[in-house]
Amino acid sequence: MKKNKLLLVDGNSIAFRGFFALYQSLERFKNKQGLHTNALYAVNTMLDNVLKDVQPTHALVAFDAGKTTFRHGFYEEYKAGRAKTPSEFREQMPYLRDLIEGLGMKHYELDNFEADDIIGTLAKSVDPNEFDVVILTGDKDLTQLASDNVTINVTIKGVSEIEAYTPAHIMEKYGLEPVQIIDMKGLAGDASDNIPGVTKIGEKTAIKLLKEYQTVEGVYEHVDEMKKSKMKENLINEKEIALMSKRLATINTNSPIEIAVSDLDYSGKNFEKLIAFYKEMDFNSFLAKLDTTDADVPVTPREEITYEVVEKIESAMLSSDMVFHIEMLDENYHTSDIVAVAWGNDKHRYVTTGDWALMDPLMIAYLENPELTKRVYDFKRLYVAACRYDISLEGVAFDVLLAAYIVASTNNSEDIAEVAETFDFYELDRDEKVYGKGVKRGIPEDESVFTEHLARKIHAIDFLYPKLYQELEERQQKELFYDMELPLARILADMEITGITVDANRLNEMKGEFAEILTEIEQKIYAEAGEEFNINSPKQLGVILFEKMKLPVIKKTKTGYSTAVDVLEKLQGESPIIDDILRYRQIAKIQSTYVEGLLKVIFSDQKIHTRYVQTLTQTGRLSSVDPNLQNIPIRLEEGRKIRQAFVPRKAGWKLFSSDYSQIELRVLADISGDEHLRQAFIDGQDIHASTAMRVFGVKTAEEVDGNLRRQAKAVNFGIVYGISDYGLSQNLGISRKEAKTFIDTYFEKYPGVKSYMEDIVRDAKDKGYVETLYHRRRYLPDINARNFNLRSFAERTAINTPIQGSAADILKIAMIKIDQRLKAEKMEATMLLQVHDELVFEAPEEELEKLQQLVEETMADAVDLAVPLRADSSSGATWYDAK
DNA sequence: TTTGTCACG
DNA sequence: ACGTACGTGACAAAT
Repeated sequence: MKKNKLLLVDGNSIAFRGFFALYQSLERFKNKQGLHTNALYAVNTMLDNVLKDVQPTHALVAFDAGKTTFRHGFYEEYKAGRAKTPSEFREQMPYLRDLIEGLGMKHYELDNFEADDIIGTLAKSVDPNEFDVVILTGDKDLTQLASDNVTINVTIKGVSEIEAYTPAHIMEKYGLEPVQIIDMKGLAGDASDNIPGVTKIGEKTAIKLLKEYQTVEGVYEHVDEMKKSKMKENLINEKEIALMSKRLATINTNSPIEIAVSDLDYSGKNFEKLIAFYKEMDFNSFLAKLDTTDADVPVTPREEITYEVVEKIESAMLSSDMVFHIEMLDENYHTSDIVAVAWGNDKHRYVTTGDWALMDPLMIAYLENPELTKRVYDFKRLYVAACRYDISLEGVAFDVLLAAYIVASTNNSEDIAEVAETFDFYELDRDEKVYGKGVKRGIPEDESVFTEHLARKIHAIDFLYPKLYQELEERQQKELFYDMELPLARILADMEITGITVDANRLNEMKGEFAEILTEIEQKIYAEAGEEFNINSPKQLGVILFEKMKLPVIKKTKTGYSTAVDVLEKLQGESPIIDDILRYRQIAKIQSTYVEGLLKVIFSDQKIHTRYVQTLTQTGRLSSVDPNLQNIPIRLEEGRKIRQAFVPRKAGWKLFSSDYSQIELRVLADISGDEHLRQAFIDGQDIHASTAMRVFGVKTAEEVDGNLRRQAKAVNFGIVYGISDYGLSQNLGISRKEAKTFIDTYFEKYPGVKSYMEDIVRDAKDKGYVETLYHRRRYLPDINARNFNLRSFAERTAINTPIQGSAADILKIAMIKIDQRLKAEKMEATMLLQVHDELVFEAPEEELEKLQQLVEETMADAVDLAVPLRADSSSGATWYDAK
């Protein structure tokens, strides 16, 4: 028989969590009456996810009733000292019940008891053979209930991430049994509930004690045997406090509740109620997404849309200032079939199915006419598609996707409907809903569904344009859009279309060589292990190394033993198998990802056509997919050989590569204004050696040996990343204390850098975002988080993003200028690849000298900083030789 | 689909 | 005491 599933939710705690998760956007979440709705919104998301996930047969949301509970009876200060709940939160609480009822769940509260006690009592009341219990809560108090049939899901960050506490997980995380969580709180206390605990004992110490003595009582039975220490004294003095703290933390699993599990049947949402609630709260996105297929309720009415399915194009249909769109169902626009072409404005919309429109002379003339402006969604995609029909798409004046990326509206998806929803436009379905996904993806059987969807896309793009334009204007990002991203899109499209020629024979040669090496190492590893196993499986490898061979466990992952490089390197002396595994891993990676991977994506023109994703990264960098040509090996010689397969497209041509020297540190010198860093670049010094001299107090450059320079280099990297002593210590394999000394000295010697970091973090906390030199923004919602990790991460991001992002901006500007100059000079040389600080070209040998001068000069002069920019270049018969 | 690992700047 | 370097994408195995 299938087991029942009981879902129990701590209503107060998840509402509170939700409120703070969306606190940053508090003012964005308001309904028409001015009621704040962020907590309701968050709770809806959380409950919706958990309902979908758990598929409960029974469900209840429990609430705390009133201010006092039985716990106050023996400890008045329980939960005292809490900040007053914000009024923006309190005003939402009454509506929470409506939401819960709409979702079809029961709710319950009980005087004198907390939600925890209700949940605990119900969880213990069911027969473990009949029920699996899932608890959803915002704090860890309930984890003490974990058992074979009870799992506690604790929300960790945002609204979608949860951590599941099972007995096994608790054992792994704390080394304790679930019931010992209570003892841990008895000793360590819990600041959020004002449970005192024993002075100077925190979680770590408590766990240590409990591992030895199991319970608080056990600790006191043996307290006399302990060595004399401050801790022992505290334990003895505060025995009463410890015992009371334990009592406070203990969930009452025998509360006098008046309901039973049999009252909690869950049979899906109450659509009528839920729709009314969503409407009242203006939750249009939830309304639009509501899957009412299995419910007999009215769907939200859609506005009618007028359009014409066209069989023959007439010139009256094509005019300036229209929206234009080409529909392709596959992500990869180099190969995807074109299934429709549509265009129009707010008065007329035209849809054609198939690709015939792209062969129509009137249409071609329209598309190629730069005077007739078009607005589009994803210019690069359309440009490449049009190019496949030998059409040069001109006159594109606006790209909604690019604009949405720039205004950082968090949503810059491939799907127009998703972007539209962030601007409260719900008149368009998601592609996935219309076309399906995976193997079932295709044009809908009902042709009118298909054509209407396209007409609605035209409508959506038309609707989004003025909104985005206004946003760009308000944020002073029009230059970033019109002078950087939009012109760049076309250059990237040209690079993608051109492609880079790959010597498949060379790759096949390597494939044979690597295959032989792999078989050899494989046999050696099997011999050393004493059995055959899958070396590629971290799980199987972990068993061999740490169980069979009993090697010391350095690090664990959430699922088992870590076998990552840094772990294996620490084990190198222990057994010869380690070296073989490292080498096997290295070769296997090259073989599968680069040799076999690249062979798979060579087109019939002998070229690889990657796609640059222009609207993905949080910093403004590009990314490259299908395949990724921005991570071709270079650091180790064996992998580097892959680059021998990248060749020019014609005999007598060469590959040419030019890369910025230390662009991120130069950007840092500019924006921090640190005089020492700036002077070092102005003087043309070796920057890592220069850092070494200052930080390690070395007088002359001659005294900087390789090791000092290496350490200085790591410090410089760390600075750019938003340094931490731990990170630097890991990187250099030194102690945390030593790392801290390095950092302190660095800040002493480069005070301008130090104040930049302080200023930018303060600025971010103030404004909620940081900017690059060219006004690219990144929002940092966690910058004021109470959670240390979230906040620290946001602080490092605040430091790093202006540096990494400005460097990305600069290379984009350089690309645009180089493109212009290559055209002006009518050169044959062609830009092929961009790798963050490097550009790769192919060119006839005779052009190389001129190309070098042109590229280096343009890169150096791309922008004007307080320090000089420098580009170094080289050329050769293959990418490998252009080093 | 998620996780662990590893390639790049 | 917390638990980390910043930004990506692809592969194989496990789920």
